[in-house]
Amino acid sequence: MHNPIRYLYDYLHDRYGPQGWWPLFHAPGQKRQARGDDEPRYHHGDFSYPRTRLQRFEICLGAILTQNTSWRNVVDALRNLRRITYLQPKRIVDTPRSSLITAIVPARYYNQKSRYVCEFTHWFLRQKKQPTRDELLARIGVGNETADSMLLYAFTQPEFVVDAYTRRIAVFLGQVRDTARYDDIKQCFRERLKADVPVFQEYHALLVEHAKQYYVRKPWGENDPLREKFCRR
DNA sequence: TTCCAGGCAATAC
DNA sequence: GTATTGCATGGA
Repeated sequence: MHNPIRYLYDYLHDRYGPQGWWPLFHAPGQKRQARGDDEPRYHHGDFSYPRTRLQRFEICLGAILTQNTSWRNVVDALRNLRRITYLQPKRIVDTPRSSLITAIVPARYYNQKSRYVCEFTHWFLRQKKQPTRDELLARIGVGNETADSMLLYAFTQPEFVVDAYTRRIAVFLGQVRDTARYDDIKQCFRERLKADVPVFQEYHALLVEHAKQYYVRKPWGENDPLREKFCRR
């Protein structure tokens, strides 16, 4: 196998198809459902999103809320926030903290995350240009993965996102040592791929999908069909 | 009942 | 510098 990282991408894309991350409530051209119980929408194969500042902001919110939390729960929290703020930054900063907390309860760590959301939103309102990675990392509640998710999906910068699933897969398939750090794993993928925003966006989403199939329960990767294709350890 | 989710900051060593 | 701990919901 000439380039295992490229091979892995092609395999996942063939198997699962375009993932269309990041899902958005604020998707133009789609009517809001009257009942208000709709889901954020994926945009499979359409890499023209996000198109507006409001959509970028919504992605950033989701990136904070989904830290160590299932997306299913995050959707509930985003829906609550939409009900009281329309997911608009100006409304969020004018909303009492107690109301934000109540809305964020389904997304776990609601005391911490309400603070993160609040402080991030104040910063977002002041920030007029494209943020740098260091500027994002300087926000309370924004670490490596969250910063890269924001850059890749909200600000369409070619930053590869490494999450716990990426680590499990990369380690199991022998691409990095189990002692590898965030930047080591990121570098492993980046140096074997051309810097390409759509590919990076799809790759991360595909790894999450694949991990949900084979890397949730221990022993991680046991039944992964890719096991035979990769020389491990 | 137990395990797990699209981490981060604070603290301990 | 690395390792551990607190955070704290809802679904499988």
